[in-house]
Amino acid sequence: MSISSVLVPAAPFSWPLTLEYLRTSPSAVVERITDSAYERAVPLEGRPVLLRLESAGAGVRLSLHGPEASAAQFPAAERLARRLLHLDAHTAALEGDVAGDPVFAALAARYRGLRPVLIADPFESLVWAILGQQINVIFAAKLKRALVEGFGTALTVAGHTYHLFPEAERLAGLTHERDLRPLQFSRQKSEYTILAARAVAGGALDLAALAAAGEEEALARLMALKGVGRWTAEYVLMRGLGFPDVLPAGDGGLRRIIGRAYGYGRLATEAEVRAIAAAWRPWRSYAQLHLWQTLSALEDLPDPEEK
DNA sequence: ATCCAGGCTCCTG
DNA sequence: CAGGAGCATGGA
Repeated sequence: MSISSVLVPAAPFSWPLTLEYLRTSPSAVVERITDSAYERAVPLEGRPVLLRLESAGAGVRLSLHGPEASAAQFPAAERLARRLLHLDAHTAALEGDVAGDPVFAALAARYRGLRPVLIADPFESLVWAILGQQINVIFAAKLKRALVEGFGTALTVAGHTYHLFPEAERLAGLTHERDLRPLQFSRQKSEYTILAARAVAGGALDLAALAAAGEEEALARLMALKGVGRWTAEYVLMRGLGFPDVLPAGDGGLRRIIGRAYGYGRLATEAEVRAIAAAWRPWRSYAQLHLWQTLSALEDLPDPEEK
């Protein structure tokens, strides 16, 4: 069964830049990015279904596939797709708002129409942020893949297998020694992952409610979890919950990019990042994505003394 | 071997 | 309250 519709955002919006971001994003493990489409399996109205997004004129075509796909899932699918791609954001003012900062202004022009792309499941964003703490993101992606293949259910459509990210209830029952250590998790990452899963599964942490809360309250509730500091909480707000104006200022990669782009000749401090980011309001999440997008390009440049 | 990677907790002064 | 040691892992 297959149904579709076209979602049209207000300009500027760029589907090619969206795909380019996803293609290079280490977090995109359960997503399948083809030459023209974004695909991933998600549960909608209690049933697993394959969500496909692809270009359609100035907008995005949304379609659902799989043996259990039904019209009853479509309203939820549209809401999800709009949230995932920030399609309801009015970004026409972005370039004018950040014109005072030459670095972001240049990136905004170069990546016109790029919007933050969310991780579809807020719980997945929390686990991903924990996995990404203080380790090489390539290895973090390897851990995520092992988690998904080990504990997520799967959906097969047209001969291709799509894994769903594991439910919190599933991860809440895991142990380090039996389940996660064999997947190369450190004791620390196992503990933080399992505690987060228990908090979500047990209702102590209501991620859906956080999306409607204020920034400070959402950050505080996340940071109440052991293993979730400010970086992790800010990451979840930005990538999992879709807050448009939050960024993890303590992020090592961001500090490095800013240190270089703003001529410090060293890593910028977290305080320096926050001060510079003030000029990016109310688009700090957008700025963060733009800057991370340049990170792989910077890897190829000579690396002057910085530390 | 040595250092680093999209941090966090806990303990000092 | 700011600052830093210690922490676990795998990969380059």
